[in-house]
Amino acid sequence: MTMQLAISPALRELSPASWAEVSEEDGFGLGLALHFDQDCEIYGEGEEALSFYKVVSGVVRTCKFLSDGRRQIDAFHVAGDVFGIETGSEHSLSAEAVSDCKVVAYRLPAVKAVPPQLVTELLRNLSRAQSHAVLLCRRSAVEKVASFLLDWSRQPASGSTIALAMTRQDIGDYLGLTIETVSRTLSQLERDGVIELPTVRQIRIRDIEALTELNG
Amino acid sequence: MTMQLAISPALRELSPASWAEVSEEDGFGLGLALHFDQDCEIYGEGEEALSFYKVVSGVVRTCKFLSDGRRQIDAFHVAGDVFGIETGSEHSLSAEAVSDCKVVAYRLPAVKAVPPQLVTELLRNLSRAQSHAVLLCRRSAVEKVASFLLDWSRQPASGSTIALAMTRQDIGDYLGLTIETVSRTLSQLERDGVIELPTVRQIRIRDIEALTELNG
DNA sequence: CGTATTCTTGATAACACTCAACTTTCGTGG
DNA sequence: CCACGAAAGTTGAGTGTTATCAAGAATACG
Repeated sequence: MTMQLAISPALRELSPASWAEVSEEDGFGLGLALHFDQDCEIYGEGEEALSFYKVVSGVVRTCKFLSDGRRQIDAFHVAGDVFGIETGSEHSLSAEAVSDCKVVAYRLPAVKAVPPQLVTELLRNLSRAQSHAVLLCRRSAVEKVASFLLDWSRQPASGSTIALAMTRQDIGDYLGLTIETVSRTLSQLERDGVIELPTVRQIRIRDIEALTELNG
Repeated sequence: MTMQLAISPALRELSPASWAEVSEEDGFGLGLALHFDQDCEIYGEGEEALSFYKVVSGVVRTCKFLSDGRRQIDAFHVAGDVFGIETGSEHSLSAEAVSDCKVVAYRLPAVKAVPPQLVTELLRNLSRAQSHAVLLCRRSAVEKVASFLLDWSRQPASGSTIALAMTRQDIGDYLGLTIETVSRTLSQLERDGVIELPTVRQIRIRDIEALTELNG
């Protein structure tokens, strides 16, 4: 079996990713299993879009960098999520590994031959982007943080304790807040008995109703 | 030729929309030409999604209503834009006529049979939603308004004068600002000589570079 | 164990929201 | 066509939330 897949620029150059062929079949054809270390770039904004990706394990962020250095995180992707499906021939976002993670890369099909499963994923991403826009319009920081926590609490295997893969900076860039405001808001929620912060990267939800209330 | 198309709830009931069959062929199959008066609902959030739509003339807004009464405008759609393609069986947004407008309704295809052209439109909407999220993350009001104006100045047939179809409230709900802030920001831009406001609904761009600068 | 990074907390200031009054525009009917 | 009332838009004053700047605490890592 020859290597038919397009290799992303990140892989062509000296890269922290290791790879191995796989013949996984979930409707997307042959996939290439990849591993990325924490904070590695999977692809960059403006790069030629040859592949799209599915997360196997870990967390991936897709984001944009503004001219003044600010970073806007578009979405966090977890196991099962598809990312990197783009409009034109270029990636309109960058993708980076929030934690060490495994992803599978698939050759981007011609628009004419988009499999139904991929259309479903496309619709899911559209829906998520719209929800994110609603989230960003929420004026208060507490509303944003509450919404973020509820989103992550729905993650399977989290129970009432959320294991955050990302930093406060990541959360801030996702919610359109500064790290200070994120930190302050979390502290305030803890003081109010809504959450507990056993460690920096663990959040235990104590009063999900209060959180839901804040979410609206 | 029998009427095969699903009729939206808005049409089944007493509605301000008039309709006529058409056999337009742009890859979406048979379409139903509709007219909506200003401020009429085309479909509501939560309604069964039977059709998707393409704008022929006028402007359509897709939006969500939050529990506290706030309204979040997801996007403005102009001639050629497709809207109403949804994830599940329900519309996740409402669609309303910003101005009197003509749209064509198409039967929503099964996910298995999404035509290539529709996939393209889907990707375009995804890209727009992501750009909108970036816009909302911009902290300052001037940046948001500048970005909004530049978007609309790209509309064909606008020249340097933008004919706004929407109210200040619409703009505010799109940018995540109050009407007062939108109004004040526009006034300030006029004082700075960046734009001119011949009438309330007309904006003439005098210094597009300054605007681009503000946009980043 | 020491250093670098990340996170928290505090003080201050800026920006946008709120409330309120006023002006302009629009639509309707006399 | 004008007059009126309603709706939309503008402007002002005051307040509140969040960003900014700065310092200190906790955590991670070699």
